[in-house]
Amino acid sequence: MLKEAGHRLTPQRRRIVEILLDGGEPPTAREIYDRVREEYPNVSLDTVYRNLGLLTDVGLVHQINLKAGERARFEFAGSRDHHHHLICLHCGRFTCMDYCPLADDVTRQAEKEYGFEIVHHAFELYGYCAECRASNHAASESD
Amino acid sequence: MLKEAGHRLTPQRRRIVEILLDGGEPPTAREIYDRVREEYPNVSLDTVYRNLGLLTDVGLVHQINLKAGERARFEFAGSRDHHHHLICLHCGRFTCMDYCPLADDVTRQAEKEYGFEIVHHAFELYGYCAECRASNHAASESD
DNA sequence: ATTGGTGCAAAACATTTGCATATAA
DNA sequence: TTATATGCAAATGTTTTGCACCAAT
Repeated sequence: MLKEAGHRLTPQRRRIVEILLDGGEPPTAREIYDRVREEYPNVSLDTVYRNLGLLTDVGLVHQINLKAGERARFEFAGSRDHHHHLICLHCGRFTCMDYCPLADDVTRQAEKEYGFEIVHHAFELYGYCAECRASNHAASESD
Repeated sequence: MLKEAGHRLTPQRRRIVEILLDGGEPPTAREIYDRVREEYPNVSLDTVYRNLGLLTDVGLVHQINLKAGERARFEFAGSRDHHHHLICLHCGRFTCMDYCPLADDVTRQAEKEYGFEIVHHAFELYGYCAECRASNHAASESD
């Protein structure tokens, strides 16, 4: 698929894709960099960024943007239907969630009421996951 | 209200609040800085950041985070009920939107299905505003 | 052999922090 | 007076870019 778009499959690039396919929480560029470096000690961080950009452009990867200042996270796009995330404020873990709030009537209303044509959207829920709540890290805690 | 929390009302701080009360699109820290500088040429950017942080902590201001790498925007919180934004991909303008997708049943489902306690959420719609569509900057355009 | 990719270094940016001074209360 | 704010400067951290070399096709 990359080749069709005129791109090459370098070892570093392959490794980045593998890491993204790994599941788990969507990693940051730096986390990916650290893991790639285990196998290719000479990779540079900018290579990781360039590849993430490329993969995102091609549509293989989704970039997840949380608070400004925090780093972007990257998720493999091919393997899963459209979804959103629950993000734990204590442990930072991501949970995928199938619910999508963008129902047809919302789209229609945005169109009718604001003349706005929706292209895409962002939706994340922040709170405390089951594990952290069990360990007493609930919202009511001072932590 | 600031004073109650043990804070002072300096001219710079007052000006920042005035700018935020101005309405219009939520400005970035730099935009606020530029406007404050018209009146107080010696303000420093970090003073703006510190005040925005303070105002956010006190709850007077909301920080809006779009894509990572893009700068944060700040909106006065006091004057308006909970709401979200439509963001134009062409002109970048923000439109406030009263619709909130976080219905009780979503909250309940997150709790029941994922054991997740929701604290807050992010929701933004991206697309093309009425004006830009009228000027032929719709989603179908190459632009 | 081409042309895209890599690594290095350095640049851009946004945001934060340390510190001495100034000022609102 | 005195604790809080400010301004300056410098640090941090993420992401981007220029460039010469390298390697996948």
